[in-house]
Amino acid sequence: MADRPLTGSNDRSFENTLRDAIPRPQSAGGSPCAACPVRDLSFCNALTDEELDHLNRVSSDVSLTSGQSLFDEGAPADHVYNVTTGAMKVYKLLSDGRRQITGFLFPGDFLGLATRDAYAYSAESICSTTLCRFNRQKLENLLKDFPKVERRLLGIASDELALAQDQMLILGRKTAKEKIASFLLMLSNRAQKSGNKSNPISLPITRTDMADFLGLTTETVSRTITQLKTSGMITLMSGNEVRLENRDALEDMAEGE
Amino acid sequence: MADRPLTGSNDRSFENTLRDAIPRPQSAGGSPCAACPVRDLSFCNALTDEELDHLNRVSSDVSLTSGQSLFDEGAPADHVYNVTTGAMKVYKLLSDGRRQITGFLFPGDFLGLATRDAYAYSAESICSTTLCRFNRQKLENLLKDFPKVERRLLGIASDELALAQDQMLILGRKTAKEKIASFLLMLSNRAQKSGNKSNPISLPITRTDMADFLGLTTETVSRTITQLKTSGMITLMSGNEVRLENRDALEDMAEGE
DNA sequence: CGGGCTTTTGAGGAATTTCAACGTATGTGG
DNA sequence: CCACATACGTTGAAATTCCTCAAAAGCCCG
Repeated sequence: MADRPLTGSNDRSFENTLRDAIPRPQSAGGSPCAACPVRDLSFCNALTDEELDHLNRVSSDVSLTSGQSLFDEGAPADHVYNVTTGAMKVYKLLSDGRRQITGFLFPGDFLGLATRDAYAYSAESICSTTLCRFNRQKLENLLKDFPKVERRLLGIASDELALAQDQMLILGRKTAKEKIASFLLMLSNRAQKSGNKSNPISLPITRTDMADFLGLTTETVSRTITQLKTSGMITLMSGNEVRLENRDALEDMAEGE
Repeated sequence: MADRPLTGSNDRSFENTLRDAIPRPQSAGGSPCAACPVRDLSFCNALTDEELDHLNRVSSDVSLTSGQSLFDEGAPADHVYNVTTGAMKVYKLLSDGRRQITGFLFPGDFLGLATRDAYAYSAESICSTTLCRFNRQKLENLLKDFPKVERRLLGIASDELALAQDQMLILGRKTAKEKIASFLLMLSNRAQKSGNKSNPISLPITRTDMADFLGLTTETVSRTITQLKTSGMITLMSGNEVRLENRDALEDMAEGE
């Protein structure tokens, strides 16, 4: 914990300067959005190819190396983002450095929804990541013409809300073992939903980040994973992959049965 | 804990039969919605008096006594609601009866947002409560004509999401004392936002419900409140009221400072 | 006034954290 | 190519917070 900045959670005002932001070609024969790899996963899929071009005009690309900050809690919320490749974590800090990761974001996930003019959390990449960046103001103007995007965003927000409620159940009422089991299953389900293989799951997340997501310490996470491994529920493989050996049993464990 | 139903959390299918549902007079000279006490707090305030009449046509009133269930997790999500008076709790259950309350709802709060066709949580009144009930399907049809309501709902969902993230920080990373302090402040802020007095706050919530909201046991809640009382931070008054004696100190405590 | 419910208080125990040390991987520079 | 630095992961032992079990006290309402 001592290796984390002891910065207060609300007094910072950082948004990545985004020197890497790459403006998009303007309708140079077919919007780049039309060929976006995560188009079907993200809110953009509410639009037709033609309409998509309007979106393209207010967006640019951002590249982050692993561990780079995108913005900090409290900074003016000038942009929203869509993850295209890689993965992000979003988190909140207490003044003494305690951290709660409130979510991990994968390709297609939306980032930066906020009603206030400041971000309610910080966002940082957990591996090499690219995002699609929208100017909030311009996007909002666009939304007025495309209510179906707004509807899609409402659906996304509702889904996120449901996830958040699941997470509250995990944080408030589950044991360490149940938390880890729930987490592995969540990753597996999520991989499946975005069209990746759901069983040997890739785990590009450090023990520390898992701990901060599940309300545990790294030591407890490590011990618990060892336990799961020893009892034959999972197998740790090379390349940060985890094989779920008995999905049903893991599901029972996650629900405390 | 033994006094709670040991019902699984996903296999129930209850929505209050609502014999008490009172259909609204149909534009009998001025929509009842126009005179709604929580109109300014709820999503309805996106509409003009005239437009409000459309909303009135798809809504009815529901009355609940204290402790009555409105719907259970897993039931078909046929309605959404607005709290008009009283208060509700929403929660999720584990199969062994462990419970996580994910939120308390007060007048003006919106209830039932879901993308799936089943409720993701159960809802129950914590005191005598009335709600405004909308048929989901009819409301959604209406939304197509009133995108500004959809925008308002998106704003509401975003606010709820921010609250949920605060709650995750509380559940995952705060101590018992910090949790209680955060909770009291949250109630106070909320009361203020809906135009009630923010200092001697009314606490219509049992120790058990507080515990299930904060990821603690009733005993720990009781002990911690006693501690706060003894140290002069709060005073327990008659009628379930709590006076915050030193708001600043309480805020510091809530943030772990 | 008595019964049922919620709240408080106490004592002991358990899960998890803390502190500390060691092991493992990865990359850098000599 | 190897030594070294650095980050991450594992393991152990002690400490602590919070939970569990138990009982008494307070409160509300018929």
